[in-house]
Amino acid sequence: MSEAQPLYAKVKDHILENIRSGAWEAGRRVPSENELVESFRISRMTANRALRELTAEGFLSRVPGVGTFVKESPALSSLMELRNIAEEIAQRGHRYSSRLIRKGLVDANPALAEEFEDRALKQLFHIVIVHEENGVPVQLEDRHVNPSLVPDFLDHDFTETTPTAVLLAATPVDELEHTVEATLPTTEQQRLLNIAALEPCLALYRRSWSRARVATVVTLTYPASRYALYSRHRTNARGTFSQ
Amino acid sequence: MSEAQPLYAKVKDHILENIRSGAWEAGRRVPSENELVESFRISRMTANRALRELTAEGFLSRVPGVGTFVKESPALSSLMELRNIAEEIAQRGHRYSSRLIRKGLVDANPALAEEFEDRALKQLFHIVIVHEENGVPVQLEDRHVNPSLVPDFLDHDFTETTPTAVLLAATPVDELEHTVEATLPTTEQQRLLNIAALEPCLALYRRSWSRARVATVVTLTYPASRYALYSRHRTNARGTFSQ
DNA sequence: TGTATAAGGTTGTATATACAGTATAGTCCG
DNA sequence: CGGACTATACTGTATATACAACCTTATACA
Repeated sequence: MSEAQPLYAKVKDHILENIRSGAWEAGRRVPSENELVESFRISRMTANRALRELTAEGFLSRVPGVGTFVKESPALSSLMELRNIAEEIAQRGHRYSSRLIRKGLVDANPALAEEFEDRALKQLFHIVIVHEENGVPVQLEDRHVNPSLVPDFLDHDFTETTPTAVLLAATPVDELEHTVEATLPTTEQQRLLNIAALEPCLALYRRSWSRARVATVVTLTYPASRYALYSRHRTNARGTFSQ
Repeated sequence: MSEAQPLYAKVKDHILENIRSGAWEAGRRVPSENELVESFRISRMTANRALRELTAEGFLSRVPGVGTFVKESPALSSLMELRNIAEEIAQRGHRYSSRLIRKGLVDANPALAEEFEDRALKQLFHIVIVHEENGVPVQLEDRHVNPSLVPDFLDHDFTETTPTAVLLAATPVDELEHTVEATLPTTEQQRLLNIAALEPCLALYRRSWSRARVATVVTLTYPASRYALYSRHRTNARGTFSQ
């Protein structure tokens, strides 16, 4: 468990742990740089880096001359939350089922290592699942999982619990990246989803981070005639222009 | 112009300047820390901070033992935020232009009145615009606007300021609804976007509310080969992403 | 020719030190 | 009592130094 980890990362983890567990509520003062120097036996620059990065990541706010504080958690834009498709379908009163197409360990190639931001990555879990609503395929899931973060991933039987549910239970999700594209299905996708060659599809590509490492990379393919992505949420009234 | 600015910020600005202007293309090598030390007459730690932060912000990628490089930035539109496509394109260092296809007042029909949640609605502003990146159409905007909320909407010349900019300046956005679908283009869309009949498109349908009333309804159509929808964000520190 | 080794450049981390700027609490003095 | 001053704590920035790990290239050797 005690992997070789930089000191500043250990400090960050310690603080994040307290924020996530709820021990430190929003607005609460966190240890000052000098207090961290004493308790962790590190130099002030190292403590400074930990607090500065957590501030840039939105977890803390700092006031010169006063201290560092836990920030109010920003309203999560709900557009593309992680939703469990099984629950989603059940919520509509329909019947959920799935077909497991592939499940195993694959060797990493340079492209995959790049996606996972880990050049040393050697092997990955890989699963392919077709999700069905009332027996009709509505989503093709092609997922790679980082074994170092979820070592027991393949132990699960994915016919009952979805991979999303397994992953959410195993690791916290710190960051999400989504890309949505329109595509025409490959012949394999046509076969698995049982659609025509000219049926456009939505391809939702998602990477999720946990503890600063990429936990899973997934491509979800939806036949346009059977699924659309939807969201509705309140905003904070200021349109985001600049970057 | 020579504001009091930290040294590391000056270095960051200098690098960003080169990236934004296009002088340094994606993949190009960026000066190493030691080279920055010499050219800026700073310490290596200061150069390190500038490069490290730009990497965290997604502009650079670093490889130990090799060097630092400008990261690829694909043509992506942020999905969940209201962003001005003109600025988005300018940010990528490309040239923005637009063609105004339609602009005027239209009578409301029952379907439109339903969308705007206002049975008494009689007339609406309607515009159609093609947005271009380096002269290539990348987005077809078909928008209706509620006159009671933005009465002077049609007074603007939309070749310079985009409708999004006008609307954001005129009214606060309290709530957003998004639906994303994959479609094949209609013949008119093929003509306006200059794409083939078999090129799939993303159709982003968006309603936005202001002061409990629907302010605008817009359908944005993107050719799949030229644009994808993108978002990346941190999740709530407490992990309340479940649905 | 092929392989092992060495050298040099690059990033990653950590420390000690220094000075500046800001906010707060307390003290002194008019 | 009130204002000015001071001490203190905290963050922000900058430097010099050190060592480790990694990668590429050149060199020496079998």
